[in-house]
Amino acid sequence: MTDKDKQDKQGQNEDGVWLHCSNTAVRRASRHLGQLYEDAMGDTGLKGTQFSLMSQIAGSNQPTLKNLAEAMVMDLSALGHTLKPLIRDGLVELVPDAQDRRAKRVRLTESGAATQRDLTGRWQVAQDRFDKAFGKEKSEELRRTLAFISSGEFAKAFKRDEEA
Amino acid sequence: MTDKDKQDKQGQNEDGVWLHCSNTAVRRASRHLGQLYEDAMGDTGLKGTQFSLMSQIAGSNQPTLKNLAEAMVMDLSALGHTLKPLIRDGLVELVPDAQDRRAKRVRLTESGAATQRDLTGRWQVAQDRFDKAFGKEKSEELRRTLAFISSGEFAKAFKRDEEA
DNA sequence: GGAATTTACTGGTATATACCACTATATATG
DNA sequence: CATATATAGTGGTATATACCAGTAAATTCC
Repeated sequence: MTDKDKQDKQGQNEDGVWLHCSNTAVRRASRHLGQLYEDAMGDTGLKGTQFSLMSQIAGSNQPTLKNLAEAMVMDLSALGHTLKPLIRDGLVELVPDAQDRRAKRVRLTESGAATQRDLTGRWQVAQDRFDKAFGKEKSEELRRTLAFISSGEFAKAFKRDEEA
Repeated sequence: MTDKDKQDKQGQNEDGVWLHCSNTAVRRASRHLGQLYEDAMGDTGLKGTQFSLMSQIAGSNQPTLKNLAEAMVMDLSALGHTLKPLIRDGLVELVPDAQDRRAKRVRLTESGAATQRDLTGRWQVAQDRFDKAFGKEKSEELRRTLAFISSGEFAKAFKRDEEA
């Protein structure tokens, strides 16, 4: 019996889980990984999302909020809200751009950079566990797949519903 | 040049996006799909998540909150909070279990069931777009992959770090 | 059968995330 | 140059989601 055959007319598998929606599938996985990575990150007080964000900032060249939102595939205002606790805790700071007075650039404070480096070790443990549980090759392929789904190119293909 | 070669020492690709973390990759994709599906769902006032939840309820046999939380891979208390707007709007109701007085069973109201049926059409449009943009076969495989990552079996493998 | 433990849920608090309306600045256009 | 438009951020509100601490009901264990 194939996996497909395990699904009934309602689109549920033998455990009664609704499986047909790609969006739902990604969100479910996201909740699960959130929990698993969080566990591994432990007692640092920071969430996986915050570490992601800080790592993206660390590897970028003082991005504007707009730049950062695009890199994270995140709504600009959502990013603003998400940054607040990090700014409050002195890990991140916003500096007005010299040229464009509308823009603000995001950077880690010294403390933020140190924290990000520390957390990288913790994160690597979780990441290694993921790679071991899922297979290193398959992990890399999955990340490429997900990066494609996160891309503007995919959005364009998704929205191009003209041709049958 | 392979995709792998496009990444520098910081783990970022040519767009400056931090790509190494599987958790981050899933969350980015989840944000993107959230936006794309939401668009297609349009003006019904309901979110994709709410539709997922209602579809899971529709296909289950009056699950308890616990059952439902497990099916959604969601924290029980998070589920409780997420259900509140749906209950407030009369789409979902909770009925105490006859046998176990601790437990509450979740079901759609008539109005909720009707709404869920209506939304299924909207959802199918988004889903078809996804399948077209990504490939139907690959979509199904991706959903199976994500279901595995969402499973207890995966959690067990992830946590089993004893053996090298 | 009564105490200890486990299970199911609730409420509080905090972050994550989106959309909308608004402000300020920059750019384009006549 | 003055106005029209586009861009970058902010603040409000609503949902999404997690963890923790508490309550109440069921189960286990003397």
